[in-house]
Amino acid sequence: MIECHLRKLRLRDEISAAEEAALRGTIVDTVTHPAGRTIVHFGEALNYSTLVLDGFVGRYKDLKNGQRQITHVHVPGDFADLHGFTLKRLDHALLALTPCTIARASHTRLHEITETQAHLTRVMWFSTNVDAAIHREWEVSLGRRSAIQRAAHLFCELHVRLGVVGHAEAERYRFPISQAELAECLGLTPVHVNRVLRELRERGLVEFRNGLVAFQDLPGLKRLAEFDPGYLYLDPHPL
Amino acid sequence: MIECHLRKLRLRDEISAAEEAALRGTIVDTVTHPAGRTIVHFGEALNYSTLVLDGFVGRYKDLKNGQRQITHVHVPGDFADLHGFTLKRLDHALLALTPCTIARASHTRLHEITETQAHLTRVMWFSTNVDAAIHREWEVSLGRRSAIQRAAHLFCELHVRLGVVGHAEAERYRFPISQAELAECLGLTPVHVNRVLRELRERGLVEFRNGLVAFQDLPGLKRLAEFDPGYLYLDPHPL
DNA sequence: CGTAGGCTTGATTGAACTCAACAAGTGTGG
DNA sequence: CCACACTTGTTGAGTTCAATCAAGCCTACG
Repeated sequence: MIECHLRKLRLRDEISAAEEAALRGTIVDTVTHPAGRTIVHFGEALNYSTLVLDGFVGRYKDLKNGQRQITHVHVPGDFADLHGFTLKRLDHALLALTPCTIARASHTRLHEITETQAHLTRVMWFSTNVDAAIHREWEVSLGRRSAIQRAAHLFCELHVRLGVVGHAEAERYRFPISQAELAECLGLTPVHVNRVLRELRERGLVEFRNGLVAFQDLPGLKRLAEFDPGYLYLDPHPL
Repeated sequence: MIECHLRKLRLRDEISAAEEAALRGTIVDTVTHPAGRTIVHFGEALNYSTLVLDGFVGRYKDLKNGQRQITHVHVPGDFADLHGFTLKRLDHALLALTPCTIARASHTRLHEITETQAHLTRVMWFSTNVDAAIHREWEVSLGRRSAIQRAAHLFCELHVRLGVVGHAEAERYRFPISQAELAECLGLTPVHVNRVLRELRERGLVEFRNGLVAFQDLPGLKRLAEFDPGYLYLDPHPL
Protein backbone atom coordinates (compact mmCIF):
# COMPACT_ATOMS: atom_id res chain seq x y z
CA MET A 1 0.00 0.00 0.00
CA ILE A 2 2.75 2.46 0.81
CA GLU A 3 5.17 0.50 -1.39
CA CYS A 4 5.61 3.41 -3.78
CA HIS A 5 6.67 5.66 -0.94
CA LEU A 6 9.15 3.12 0.39
CA ARG A 7 10.58 2.51 -3.06
CA LYS A 8 11.28 6.20 -3.41
CA LEU A 9 12.87 6.48 0.04
CA ARG A 10 15.07 3.44 -0.64
CA LEU A 11 16.57 5.07 -3.71
CA ARG A 12 18.21 7.49 -1.34
CA ASP A 13 18.95 5.41 1.77
CA GLU A 14 18.36 2.09 3.48
CA ILE A 15 15.11 1.73 5.38
CA SER A 16 15.16 -1.09 7.93
CA ALA A 17 12.29 -3.48 8.50
CA ALA A 18 11.60 -1.80 11.83
CA GLU A 19 11.47 1.59 10.18
CA GLU A 20 9.20 0.29 7.48
CA ALA A 21 6.89 -1.08 10.17
CA ALA A 22 6.92 2.24 12.00
CA LEU A 23 5.98 4.07 8.83
CA ARG A 24 3.20 1.62 8.06
CA GLY A 25 2.02 2.05 11.62
CA THR A 26 1.36 5.74 11.10
CA ILE A 27 -1.38 5.02 8.57
CA VAL A 28 -4.79 5.09 10.18
CA ASP A 29 -7.06 4.94 7.17
CA THR A 30 -7.39 5.11 3.42
CA VAL A 31 -9.78 7.38 1.55
CA THR A 32 -10.70 7.88 -2.09
CA HIS A 33 -11.61 11.22 -3.63
CA PRO A 34 -13.18 12.13 -6.96
CA ALA A 35 -11.33 14.46 -9.32
CA GLY A 36 -11.80 18.10 -8.39
CA ARG A 37 -12.34 17.52 -4.68
CA THR A 38 -10.40 19.71 -2.26
CA ILE A 39 -8.86 17.20 0.13
CA VAL A 40 -7.46 19.65 2.67
CA HIS A 41 -8.60 23.25 2.84
CA PHE A 42 -6.43 26.32 3.25
CA GLY A 43 -5.70 27.01 6.91
CA GLU A 44 -7.31 23.83 8.18
CA ALA A 45 -5.88 22.45 11.45
CA LEU A 46 -4.24 19.09 10.82
CA ASN A 47 -3.91 15.87 12.79
CA TYR A 48 -2.98 13.77 9.78
CA SER A 49 -0.68 13.97 6.82
CA THR A 50 -1.75 12.84 3.38
CA LEU A 51 0.18 10.13 1.54
CA VAL A 52 -0.83 9.71 -2.10
CA LEU A 53 -1.39 6.05 -3.01
CA ASP A 54 -2.91 6.53 -6.43
CA GLY A 55 -3.76 9.47 -8.67
CA PHE A 56 -2.48 13.04 -8.77
CA VAL A 57 -2.81 15.60 -5.99
CA GLY A 58 -2.00 19.30 -6.29
CA ARG A 59 -1.09 21.96 -3.77
CA TYR A 60 -2.67 25.28 -4.68
CA LYS A 61 -3.21 28.79 -3.40
CA ASP A 62 -6.11 31.04 -4.29
CA LEU A 63 -6.03 34.71 -5.17
CA LYS A 64 -8.78 37.18 -4.49
CA ASN A 65 -9.67 37.58 -8.15
CA GLY A 66 -10.47 33.89 -8.42
CA GLN A 67 -7.25 32.87 -10.08
CA ARG A 68 -5.18 30.18 -8.48
CA GLN A 69 -1.65 28.86 -8.68
CA ILE A 70 -0.85 25.18 -8.30
CA THR A 71 2.52 25.12 -6.55
CA HIS A 72 3.25 21.40 -6.63
CA VAL A 73 1.94 18.24 -8.27
CA HIS A 74 2.13 15.04 -6.24
CA VAL A 75 2.38 11.56 -7.71
CA PRO A 76 1.76 8.18 -6.05
CA GLY A 77 4.25 7.60 -3.25
CA ASP A 78 4.46 11.29 -2.30
CA PHE A 79 3.47 12.76 1.01
CA ALA A 80 1.40 15.76 -0.06
CA ASP A 81 1.61 17.51 3.28
CA LEU A 82 4.17 15.87 5.51
CA HIS A 83 5.25 19.43 6.31
CA GLY A 84 1.84 19.78 7.94
CA PHE A 85 3.23 17.67 10.78
CA THR A 86 5.34 20.59 11.99
CA LEU A 87 3.27 23.46 10.57
CA LYS A 88 -0.04 22.16 12.02
CA ARG A 89 -2.08 24.13 9.48
CA LEU A 90 -1.47 24.53 5.78
CA ASP A 91 -0.75 27.74 3.90
CA HIS A 92 -2.28 26.12 0.83
CA ALA A 93 -5.01 23.64 -0.07
CA LEU A 94 -4.75 20.11 -1.41
CA LEU A 95 -6.73 19.18 -4.50
CA ALA A 96 -7.47 15.83 -6.14
CA LEU A 97 -6.37 16.57 -9.72
CA THR A 98 -7.63 13.13 -10.74
CA PRO A 99 -9.64 10.51 -8.88
CA CYS A 100 -7.27 9.42 -6.18
CA THR A 101 -6.65 7.24 -3.19
CA ILE A 102 -4.83 8.62 -0.19
CA ALA A 103 -3.68 7.22 3.13
CA ARG A 104 -3.75 9.35 6.24
CA ALA A 105 -0.75 9.26 8.57
CA SER A 106 -1.45 10.16 12.18
CA HIS A 107 0.58 13.08 13.54
CA THR A 108 0.57 11.44 16.95
CA ARG A 109 2.37 8.44 15.53
CA LEU A 110 4.69 10.60 13.47
CA HIS A 111 5.50 12.36 16.72
CA GLU A 112 6.39 9.04 18.31
CA ILE A 113 8.72 8.31 15.41
CA THR A 114 10.51 11.61 15.97
CA GLU A 115 10.92 10.68 19.64
CA THR A 116 12.35 7.22 19.05
CA GLN A 117 13.65 6.83 15.50
CA ALA A 118 16.26 9.42 14.71
CA HIS A 119 17.27 8.01 11.34
CA LEU A 120 13.72 7.70 10.06
CA THR A 121 13.05 11.24 11.25
CA ARG A 122 15.96 12.45 9.13
CA VAL A 123 14.56 10.55 6.17
CA MET A 124 11.19 12.25 6.58
CA TRP A 125 12.88 15.61 6.98
CA PHE A 126 14.84 14.91 3.81
CA SER A 127 11.62 14.13 2.00
CA THR A 128 10.13 17.56 2.80
CA ASN A 129 13.40 19.16 1.75
CA VAL A 130 13.14 17.59 -1.70
CA ASP A 131 9.66 19.07 -1.95
CA ALA A 132 11.20 22.46 -1.29
CA ALA A 133 13.80 21.83 -4.00
CA ILE A 134 10.98 21.15 -6.43
CA HIS A 135 9.34 24.42 -5.38
CA ARG A 136 12.61 26.20 -6.18
CA GLU A 137 12.77 24.67 -9.64
CA TRP A 138 9.20 25.78 -10.26
CA GLU A 139 10.14 29.30 -9.18
CA VAL A 140 12.81 29.26 -11.87
CA SER A 141 10.26 28.07 -14.42
CA LEU A 142 7.67 30.66 -13.43
CA GLY A 143 10.17 33.49 -13.16
CA ARG A 144 12.50 32.91 -16.07
CA ARG A 145 11.39 30.25 -18.53
CA SER A 146 9.16 30.86 -21.55
CA ALA A 147 5.74 29.26 -21.72
CA ILE A 148 6.91 26.41 -23.93
CA GLN A 149 9.93 25.73 -21.74
CA ARG A 150 7.78 25.65 -18.63
CA ALA A 151 5.47 23.06 -20.11
CA ALA A 152 8.41 21.01 -21.38
CA HIS A 153 10.09 21.13 -17.98
CA LEU A 154 6.99 19.94 -16.15
CA PHE A 155 6.56 17.01 -18.53
CA CYS A 156 10.20 16.02 -17.95
CA GLU A 157 9.97 16.36 -14.18
CA LEU A 158 6.87 14.20 -13.92
CA HIS A 159 8.39 11.59 -16.21
CA VAL A 160 11.29 11.11 -13.83
CA ARG A 161 9.18 11.23 -10.67
CA LEU A 162 6.60 8.81 -12.03
CA GLY A 163 9.33 6.53 -13.35
CA VAL A 164 10.74 6.11 -9.84
CA VAL A 165 7.47 4.64 -8.61
CA GLY A 166 6.76 2.56 -11.70
CA HIS A 167 4.06 4.82 -13.12
CA ALA A 168 5.82 5.83 -16.33
CA GLU A 169 7.03 3.95 -19.39
CA ALA A 170 10.12 4.91 -21.35
CA GLU A 171 8.24 7.25 -23.69
CA ARG A 172 4.86 7.91 -22.11
CA TYR A 173 2.81 8.24 -18.96
CA ARG A 174 -0.74 8.94 -17.93
CA PHE A 175 -1.42 12.44 -16.62
CA PRO A 176 -5.15 12.94 -16.88
CA ILE A 177 -5.62 16.61 -16.04
CA SER A 178 -7.27 19.36 -18.07
CA GLN A 179 -5.47 22.11 -19.95
CA ALA A 180 -7.00 24.57 -17.50
CA GLU A 181 -5.30 22.81 -14.57
CA LEU A 182 -2.07 22.61 -16.51
CA ALA A 183 -2.37 26.38 -16.93
CA GLU A 184 -2.70 26.75 -13.17
CA CYS A 185 0.55 24.84 -12.72
CA LEU A 186 2.42 26.85 -15.33
CA GLY A 187 1.23 30.35 -14.47
CA LEU A 188 -0.43 30.72 -17.89
CA THR A 189 -3.96 31.02 -19.28
CA PRO A 190 -5.74 27.93 -20.60
CA VAL A 191 -5.85 29.44 -24.08
CA HIS A 192 -2.13 29.93 -24.18
CA VAL A 193 -1.47 26.46 -22.82
CA ASN A 194 -3.48 25.12 -25.71
CA ARG A 195 -1.25 26.96 -28.19
CA VAL A 196 1.89 25.84 -26.40
CA LEU A 197 0.79 22.21 -26.52
CA ARG A 198 0.16 22.55 -30.21
CA GLU A 199 3.63 23.95 -30.74
CA LEU A 200 5.23 21.11 -28.74
CA ARG A 201 3.31 18.68 -30.91
CA GLU A 202 4.17 20.43 -34.18
CA ARG A 203 7.84 20.62 -33.23
CA GLY A 204 7.79 16.85 -32.79
CA LEU A 205 8.73 16.94 -29.10
CA VAL A 206 5.80 15.69 -27.06
CA GLU A 207 2.07 15.11 -27.38
CA PHE A 208 -0.38 15.75 -24.57
CA ARG A 209 -3.84 14.40 -25.43
CA ASN A 210 -6.57 12.56 -23.57
CA GLY A 211 -4.60 12.53 -20.36
CA LEU A 212 -1.57 10.92 -21.94
CA VAL A 213 1.90 12.43 -22.23
CA ALA A 214 3.65 10.79 -25.19
CA PHE A 215 7.23 11.78 -25.94
CA GLN A 216 8.33 11.95 -29.56
CA ASP A 217 11.78 13.41 -28.90
CA LEU A 218 12.66 13.24 -25.22
CA PRO A 219 16.28 14.44 -25.61
CA GLY A 220 15.05 17.40 -27.64
CA LEU A 221 12.44 18.18 -25.01
CA LYS A 222 15.01 18.06 -22.22
CA ARG A 223 17.24 20.36 -24.20
CA LEU A 224 14.42 22.84 -24.72
CA ALA A 225 13.54 22.76 -21.01
CA GLU A 226 17.18 22.74 -19.81
CA PHE A 227 16.06 19.83 -17.66
CA ASP A 228 18.56 18.49 -15.12
CA PRO A 229 17.04 16.04 -12.60
CA GLY A 230 19.67 16.73 -9.93
CA TYR A 231 17.20 18.78 -7.89
CA LEU A 232 15.13 15.63 -7.31
CA TYR A 233 17.93 14.07 -5.21
CA LEU A 234 17.40 10.53 -6.45
CA ASP A 235 20.97 9.35 -5.92
CA PRO A 236 21.86 7.16 -2.92
CA HIS A 237 23.09 9.00 0.13
CA PRO A 238 22.85 7.61 3.68
CA LEU A 239 21.33 9.90 6.27
CA MET B 1 25.53 35.89 18.09
CA ILE B 2 22.73 33.55 17.10
CA GLU B 3 20.26 35.58 19.16
CA CYS B 4 18.26 36.55 16.09
CA HIS B 5 17.77 32.93 15.21
CA LEU B 6 16.66 32.03 18.72
CA ARG B 7 14.31 34.97 18.89
CA LYS B 8 12.59 33.77 15.76
CA LEU B 9 12.34 30.16 16.99
CA ARG B 10 10.90 31.30 20.31
CA LEU B 11 8.03 33.07 18.59
CA ARG B 12 6.78 29.63 17.66
CA ASP B 13 7.79 27.43 20.59
CA GLU B 14 9.80 27.27 23.79
CA ILE B 15 13.51 26.54 23.45
CA SER B 16 15.10 25.27 26.64
CA ALA B 17 18.51 26.36 27.90
CA ALA B 18 19.89 22.93 27.02
CA GLU B 19 18.54 23.23 23.49
CA GLU B 20 19.93 26.71 23.13
CA ALA B 21 23.32 25.39 24.23
CA ALA B 22 23.11 22.53 21.74
CA LEU B 23 22.33 24.95 18.94
CA ARG B 24 25.18 27.24 19.94
CA GLY B 25 27.40 24.19 20.05
CA THR B 26 26.86 23.47 16.37
CA ILE B 27 28.58 26.71 15.35
CA VAL B 28 32.19 26.12 14.48
CA ASP B 29 33.18 29.44 13.01
CA THR B 30 32.06 32.82 11.76
CA VAL B 31 32.95 34.29 8.37
CA THR B 32 32.34 37.58 6.63
CA HIS B 33 31.74 37.97 2.91
CA PRO B 34 31.70 41.03 0.65
CA ALA B 35 28.59 41.82 -1.39
CA GLY B 36 28.42 39.78 -4.57
CA ARG B 37 30.38 36.82 -3.27
CA THR B 38 28.97 33.35 -3.90
CA ILE B 39 29.09 31.73 -0.47
CA VAL B 40 28.13 28.21 -1.49
CA HIS B 41 28.28 27.03 -5.09
CA PHE B 42 25.70 24.98 -6.92
CA GLY B 43 26.19 21.27 -6.32
CA GLU B 44 28.90 21.71 -3.71
CA ALA B 45 29.17 18.94 -1.11
CA LEU B 46 28.35 20.30 2.31
CA ASN B 47 29.60 19.62 5.82
CA TYR B 48 28.21 22.84 7.26
CA SER B 49 25.01 24.83 7.14
CA THR B 50 25.01 28.60 6.88
CA LEU B 51 23.33 30.74 9.51
CA VAL B 52 23.02 34.41 8.56
CA LEU B 53 24.12 36.69 11.38
CA ASP B 54 24.13 39.97 9.51
CA GLY B 55 23.31 41.12 5.99
CA PHE B 56 21.22 39.59 3.24
CA VAL B 57 21.87 36.25 1.56
CA GLY B 58 20.08 34.96 -1.54
CA ARG B 59 19.49 31.49 -2.92
CA TYR B 60 19.73 31.50 -6.70
CA LYS B 61 19.75 29.21 -9.69
CA ASP B 62 21.48 29.92 -13.01
CA LEU B 63 20.12 29.36 -16.49
CA LYS B 64 22.22 28.55 -19.52
CA ASN B 65 21.56 31.92 -21.16
CA GLY B 66 23.14 33.73 -18.22
CA GLN B 67 19.90 34.75 -16.56
CA ARG B 68 19.32 33.76 -12.99
CA GLN B 69 16.44 33.51 -10.59
CA ILE B 70 16.81 34.31 -6.91
CA THR B 71 14.44 31.89 -5.17
CA HIS B 72 14.71 33.15 -1.59
CA VAL B 73 16.11 36.11 0.32
CA HIS B 74 17.51 35.41 3.79
CA VAL B 75 17.63 37.92 6.61
CA PRO B 76 19.66 37.84 9.83
CA GLY B 77 18.60 34.91 11.99
CA ASP B 78 17.80 32.65 9.01
CA PHE B 79 19.51 29.41 8.21
CA ALA B 80 20.20 29.80 4.49
CA ASP B 81 20.76 26.11 3.87
CA LEU B 82 19.70 24.06 6.86
CA HIS B 83 18.11 21.76 4.27
CA GLY B 84 21.68 21.06 3.15
CA PHE B 85 22.00 18.94 6.29
CA THR B 86 19.81 16.25 4.75
CA LEU B 87 20.40 17.01 1.07
CA LYS B 88 24.21 17.03 1.40
CA ARG B 89 24.62 19.10 -1.75
CA LEU B 90 22.62 22.10 -2.87
CA ASP B 91 20.47 22.43 -5.97
CA HIS B 92 21.15 26.17 -5.86
CA ALA B 93 23.91 28.57 -4.89
CA LEU B 94 24.11 31.00 -1.98
CA LEU B 95 25.00 34.61 -2.68
CA ALA B 96 25.93 37.49 -0.38
CA LEU B 97 23.46 40.15 -1.58
CA THR B 98 25.10 42.63 0.77
CA PRO B 99 28.25 42.44 2.88
CA CYS B 100 27.36 39.81 5.42
CA THR B 101 28.47 37.77 8.38
CA ILE B 102 27.57 34.12 8.59
CA ALA B 103 28.09 31.37 11.13
CA ARG B 104 28.75 27.82 10.01
CA ALA B 105 26.93 25.00 11.80
CA SER B 106 28.63 21.61 11.68
CA HIS B 107 26.56 18.81 10.16
CA THR B 108 28.22 16.36 12.52
CA ARG B 109 26.86 18.28 15.48
CA LEU B 110 23.47 18.72 13.85
CA HIS B 111 23.47 14.95 13.40
CA GLU B 112 24.10 14.54 17.12
CA ILE B 113 21.16 16.78 17.87
CA THR B 114 18.91 14.63 15.71
CA GLU B 115 20.11 11.57 17.65
CA THR B 116 19.49 12.99 21.10
CA GLN B 117 17.15 15.98 20.99
CA ALA B 118 13.86 15.08 19.38
CA HIS B 119 12.11 18.34 20.16
CA LEU B 120 14.90 20.52 18.83
CA THR B 121 15.00 18.34 15.71
CA ARG B 122 11.33 19.04 15.13
CA VAL B 123 12.00 22.75 15.55
CA MET B 124 14.74 22.61 12.92
CA TRP B 125 12.51 20.60 10.62
CA PHE B 126 9.79 23.19 11.14
CA SER B 127 12.22 25.91 10.20
CA THR B 128 12.96 24.34 6.79
CA ASN B 129 9.23 23.85 6.26
CA VAL B 130 8.63 27.57 6.69
CA ASP B 131 11.27 28.16 4.03
CA ALA B 132 9.25 25.92 1.72
CA ALA B 133 6.11 27.90 2.53
CA ILE B 134 7.93 31.06 1.47
CA HIS B 135 8.93 29.35 -1.76
CA ARG B 136 5.26 28.57 -2.39
CA GLU B 137 4.27 32.18 -1.86
CA TRP B 138 6.95 33.25 -4.32
CA GLU B 139 5.59 30.77 -6.84
CA VAL B 140 2.23 32.49 -6.53
CA SER B 141 3.88 35.87 -7.07
CA LEU B 142 5.89 34.71 -10.07
CA GLY B 143 3.02 32.79 -11.61
CA ARG B 144 0.03 35.00 -11.00
CA ARG B 145 0.82 38.47 -9.66
CA SER B 146 1.56 41.52 -11.81
CA ALA B 147 4.97 43.14 -11.67
CA ILE B 148 3.85 45.85 -9.26
CA GLN B 149 2.12 43.35 -6.98
CA ARG B 150 5.21 41.16 -6.89
CA ALA B 151 7.39 44.04 -5.80
CA ALA B 152 4.82 45.15 -3.23
CA HIS B 153 4.53 41.64 -1.84
CA LEU B 154 8.28 41.23 -1.43
CA PHE B 155 8.56 44.54 0.42
CA CYS B 156 5.76 43.45 2.76
CA GLU B 157 7.25 40.01 3.38
CA LEU B 158 10.67 41.36 4.24
CA HIS B 159 9.16 43.97 6.52
CA VAL B 160 7.56 41.27 8.64
CA ARG B 161 10.54 38.95 8.59
CA LEU B 162 12.98 41.71 9.46
CA GLY B 163 10.65 43.00 12.15
CA VAL B 164 10.78 39.66 13.96
CA VAL B 165 14.52 39.94 14.40
CA GLY B 166 14.57 43.65 15.17
CA HIS B 167 15.91 44.80 11.82
CA ALA B 168 12.90 46.84 10.73
CA GLU B 169 11.20 49.93 12.06
CA ALA B 170 7.46 50.57 11.81
CA GLU B 171 7.71 52.29 8.44
CA ARG B 172 11.13 51.49 7.03
CA TYR B 173 14.02 49.08 6.79
CA ARG B 174 17.40 48.81 5.15
CA PHE B 175 17.58 46.53 2.12
CA PRO B 176 20.70 47.55 0.24
CA ILE B 177 20.48 45.58 -2.99
CA SER B 178 20.53 46.84 -6.58
CA GLN B 179 17.52 47.05 -8.86
CA ALA B 180 19.14 44.34 -11.00
CA GLU B 181 19.13 41.94 -8.04
CA LEU B 182 15.57 42.89 -7.20
CA ALA B 183 14.72 41.99 -10.79
CA GLU B 184 16.30 38.58 -10.27
CA CYS B 185 14.03 38.03 -7.25
CA LEU B 186 10.89 39.15 -9.06
CA GLY B 187 11.37 37.42 -12.40
CA LEU B 188 11.52 40.76 -14.22
CA THR B 189 14.08 42.81 -16.14
CA PRO B 190 16.00 45.57 -14.36
CA VAL B 191 14.44 48.17 -16.66
CA HIS B 192 10.95 47.13 -15.76
CA VAL B 193 11.76 47.00 -12.05
CA ASN B 194 12.86 50.59 -12.33
CA ARG B 195 9.49 51.57 -13.81
CA VAL B 196 7.60 49.56 -11.20
CA LEU B 197 9.50 51.26 -8.38
CA ARG B 198 8.64 54.63 -9.89
CA GLU B 199 4.97 53.70 -10.00
CA LEU B 200 4.98 52.53 -6.37
CA ARG B 201 6.55 55.85 -5.44
CA GLU B 202 4.16 57.93 -7.54
CA ARG B 203 1.16 56.07 -6.16
CA GLY B 204 2.33 57.04 -2.68
CA LEU B 205 2.80 53.48 -1.46
CA VAL B 206 6.48 52.85 -0.89
CA GLU B 207 9.84 54.31 -1.79
CA PHE B 208 12.91 52.20 -2.53
CA ARG B 209 16.03 54.34 -2.78
CA ASN B 210 19.64 54.05 -1.67
CA GLY B 211 19.04 50.68 -0.09
CA LEU B 212 16.17 51.91 2.03
CA VAL B 213 12.56 50.73 1.87
CA ALA B 214 10.34 53.53 3.21
CA PHE B 215 6.61 52.91 3.43
CA GLN B 216 4.27 55.80 2.73
CA ASP B 217 1.04 53.81 2.85
CA LEU B 218 1.62 50.35 4.27
CA PRO B 219 -2.06 49.33 4.41
CA GLY B 220 -2.46 50.37 0.78
CA LEU B 221 0.63 48.41 -0.17
CA LYS B 222 -0.62 45.29 1.60
CA ARG B 223 -3.94 45.65 -0.18
CA LEU B 224 -2.24 45.93 -3.55
CA ALA B 225 -0.09 42.86 -2.83
CA GLU B 226 -2.90 40.87 -1.18
CA PHE B 227 -0.37 40.29 1.59
CA ASP B 228 -1.33 37.86 4.35
CA PRO B 229 1.57 36.90 6.65
CA GLY B 230 0.01 33.57 7.68
CA TYR B 231 2.44 31.64 5.48
CA LEU B 232 5.32 32.80 7.69
CA TYR B 233 3.96 30.79 10.65
CA LEU B 234 4.89 33.31 13.31
CA ASP B 235 2.17 32.36 15.78
CA PRO B 236 3.04 30.26 18.86
CA HIS B 237 2.57 26.53 18.46
CA PRO B 238 4.43 23.94 20.54
CA LEU B 239 6.15 21.15 18.65
C1' DC C 1 39.36 63.30 -14.26
C1' DG C 2 38.05 59.45 -16.70
C1' DT C 3 35.57 55.31 -16.28
C1' DA C 4 32.37 51.87 -14.61
C1' DG C 5 28.25 50.53 -12.37
C1' DG C 6 23.77 51.67 -11.21
C1' DC C 7 19.77 54.32 -12.36
C1' DT C 8 16.43 56.56 -15.56
C1' DT C 9 13.77 57.37 -19.59
C1' DG C 10 11.96 56.86 -24.45
C1' DA C 11 10.75 54.10 -28.49
C1' DT C 12 9.70 49.83 -30.25
C1' DT C 13 8.79 44.89 -30.17
C1' DG C 14 6.91 40.70 -28.73
C1' DA C 15 4.98 37.00 -25.74
C1' DA C 16 1.12 36.06 -23.48
C1' DC C 17 -3.61 37.73 -22.36
C1' DT C 18 -8.39 38.83 -23.45
C1' DC C 19 -12.45 38.38 -25.86
C1' DA C 20 -15.18 35.77 -28.79
C1' DA C 21 -16.87 32.08 -31.39
C1' DC C 22 -17.33 27.36 -32.31
C1' DA C 23 -16.57 22.14 -32.21
C1' DA C 24 -16.54 17.74 -29.89
C1' DG C 25 -17.77 14.89 -26.26
C1' DT C 26 -20.58 13.76 -22.00
C1' DG C 27 -24.31 13.54 -19.21
C1' DT C 28 -29.15 14.30 -18.14
C1' DG C 29 -33.88 14.56 -18.17
C1' DG C 30 -38.14 15.04 -20.76
C1' DC D 1 -34.15 8.69 -28.17
C1' DC D 2 -33.35 13.28 -28.72
C1' DA D 3 -32.81 18.07 -27.02
C1' DC D 4 -30.20 20.56 -24.07
C1' DA D 5 -26.71 22.03 -20.97
C1' DC D 6 -22.07 21.82 -19.73
C1' DT D 7 -17.28 20.95 -19.86
C1' DT D 8 -13.16 20.83 -22.50
C1' DG D 9 -10.55 21.89 -26.33
C1' DT D 10 -9.53 24.84 -30.49
C1' DT D 11 -8.76 28.87 -33.27
C1' DG D 12 -8.82 33.88 -34.71
C1' DA D 13 -8.44 38.89 -33.84
C1' DG D 14 -7.05 42.49 -31.15
C1' DT D 15 -4.80 44.23 -26.84
C1' DT D 16 -1.57 44.78 -23.10
C1' DC D 17 2.14 44.15 -20.03
C1' DA D 18 6.69 43.50 -19.81
C1' DA D 19 10.94 42.83 -22.72
C1' DT D 20 14.26 44.75 -25.72
C1' DC D 21 17.07 48.19 -27.66
C1' DA D 22 19.20 52.43 -27.07
C1' DA D 23 20.74 56.58 -25.01
C1' DG D 24 21.93 59.61 -21.38
C1' DC D 25 22.67 60.68 -16.41
C1' DC D 26 24.52 60.44 -12.08
C1' DT D 27 28.22 59.60 -8.46
C1' DA D 28 31.74 56.87 -6.57
C1' DC D 29 36.24 55.89 -6.97
C1' DG D 30 40.85 54.55 -8.77
